[in-house]
Amino acid sequence: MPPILPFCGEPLCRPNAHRLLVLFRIHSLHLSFNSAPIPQANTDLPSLISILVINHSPTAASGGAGASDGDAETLALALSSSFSILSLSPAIVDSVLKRLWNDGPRALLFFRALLLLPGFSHAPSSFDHALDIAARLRDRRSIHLLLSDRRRAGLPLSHRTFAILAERFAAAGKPDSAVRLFLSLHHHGCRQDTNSFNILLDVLCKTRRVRKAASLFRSLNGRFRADAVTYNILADGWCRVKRTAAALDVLKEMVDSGLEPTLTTHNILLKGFFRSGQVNEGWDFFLQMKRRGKKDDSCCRPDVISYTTVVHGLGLAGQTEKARKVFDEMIAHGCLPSVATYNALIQVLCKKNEIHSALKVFDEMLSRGYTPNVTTYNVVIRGLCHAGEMERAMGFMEAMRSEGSEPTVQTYNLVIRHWCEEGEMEKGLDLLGKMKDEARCLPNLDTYNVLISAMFVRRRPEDMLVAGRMVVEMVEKGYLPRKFMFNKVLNGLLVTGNQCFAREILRMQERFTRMRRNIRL
DNA sequence: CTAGGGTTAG
Repeated sequence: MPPILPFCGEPLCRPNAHRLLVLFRIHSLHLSFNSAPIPQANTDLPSLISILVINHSPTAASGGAGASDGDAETLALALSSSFSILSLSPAIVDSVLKRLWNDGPRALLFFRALLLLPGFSHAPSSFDHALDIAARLRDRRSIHLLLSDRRRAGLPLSHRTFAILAERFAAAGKPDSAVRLFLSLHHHGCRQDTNSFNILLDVLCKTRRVRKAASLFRSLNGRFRADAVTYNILADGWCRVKRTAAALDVLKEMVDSGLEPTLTTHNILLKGFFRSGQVNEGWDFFLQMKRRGKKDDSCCRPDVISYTTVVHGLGLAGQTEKARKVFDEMIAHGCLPSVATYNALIQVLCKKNEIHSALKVFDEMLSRGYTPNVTTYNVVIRGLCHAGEMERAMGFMEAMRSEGSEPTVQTYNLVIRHWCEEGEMEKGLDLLGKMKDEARCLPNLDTYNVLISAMFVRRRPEDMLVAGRMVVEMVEKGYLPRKFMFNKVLNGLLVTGNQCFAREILRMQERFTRMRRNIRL
C-alpha cells in the first residue's frame, strides 16, 4: 500500500486528527487512480472488516505487549479507505468486536483505530464490548484508557457496564475489586440501587463466592431494599455450591420478610436438588409443585423450565426412561417442550450411549416443526464424536452451516479434540485452518491447548514446529499458555531439533523468553 | 446484563 509508506518511515508519535485528515486526502487521492477494493453489497460487512483488521496490524505480533499508536493510525487509514465511515454503524462495530472476540489485542486495536477517525464516536455498547475484552485480557492500561475515553464522550457507566466489569474482576480472582467498583459507582455516574446491588450479588454467587455475597447482603440490607430477585440470586448461589439446605433457609427468610416466592424461586431449588445429587428430593419437590399448581397456585405450577430441569436432572442421574416419561407427560399437561427441552433429552441420551435414540429425538423435533439451535447441533455432534462416528459428526457440522447456524468455537473444539484423539492430527489442523479462514470463527485458548498437546503424540520434529508456531500465535492473541506448555514445546523443539530447524528453534526460544518477560508484567 | 432450563472432559 504505497500511500502509507511515507507515514511508516516517520517516528511514532501521538495520533492527531488533523494529521490524519491530511493523510486521508493523500490516501484517497491515490485510491481514486487505482481501483480500490469495494465490498460487494451482498457480502457480510462485519466479516470484511474483520478480515481487513486481521490482515493488517503487523506489529500486534511483536511480543504480546500490545500495539502502538502507530498501528492504530495505519489501521484507521486502511479502514477509512476501504469503508465509508457512515457504514460503520454501532451494530456493525459491535458485530466486528464480537467476531474478533478471541483476538483481543486486535479487537482493541480496531476500537482504537475508529476513535481516530474524524467525526466518529463509539456507541455505549461498543465501549462495553471493548471493556469486556480489555478486562478479559487483564489489560489495566486499556481498561483505564477506555473508561476515561468513555467519560470524555459524556457516556456514564451503565448497569450493563458494571455487570461486565464486576464479572471479569470476580473471574480474575478479584471479587473485592467488584465490590469496590460497586461502592464507587456514583463516581461514574451510575446509580447504586437494588438493581446494581443484585448484579453484584449475582456476580459473586456465579463465581461461587456465596459466603461473601451473603455477608454483603446482611451488611448492606439496610441501604438497599432486597426484592424477590435478591433472594433468588442468593438461593441460586447456595444451590451452585450444592448447599440446598442453605438455599431453603433463604427461601424461609424471603417469606419472613413478606416476599412471595416466585416460580423462578421454585425452579432454582428444583435445579439445586438435582445438581447436588438429591434426585429423590428433587423429584418430590417437583411433585409438590405439581400438586400445589393444581390448586391454581400459578407460582408453583411447573412451566417449561421446570420440566426441562427435571428431564435433564433425571437423565443425568441415569434415569433416561423416567426422563422420557416426564417429557411425554408435559405435553399432556399442556406445556409444550422448547428447543432447550429437546436439547436436554438429546444430551442425556447421548451420555447414556444411546446415540441412536438421541438421533431419533432429533428427527422427532424436526418433524414437529422445531428449529434446532447451535446447542442442539453441539450435543448431537458431541454424541457422535463420543460414539466414534467422526464422519457423521462432520456431516452434522456441514448440516448446521447449511441450516444457517454457523458452528461455534465449541463445535470446532470438540471435533478437533476427537480427531486428535483418533490420531488424525491433520484433520484437526484442517479444521483450525477452516476456522481462521475468512475470520469465520477465531480459535480460543481451548483450541490451542488441544492442538498443541496433540502435536506431541507422534514425536515428529515437524509437529514440534507446528506446536511452536501455535504457541507464538496464541500469545499474540492474548492467551497465556501454562508454564509447562511453554517448557514442553521448547523441550520438544530442542530434543527433536536438527540442522534444518535449528535457526528457527533458536529464534523461537528467544521469542519465548521475550514473551515470558512481557507476560510477567 | 437484575433472577430460573440445553453445549465442557477427567
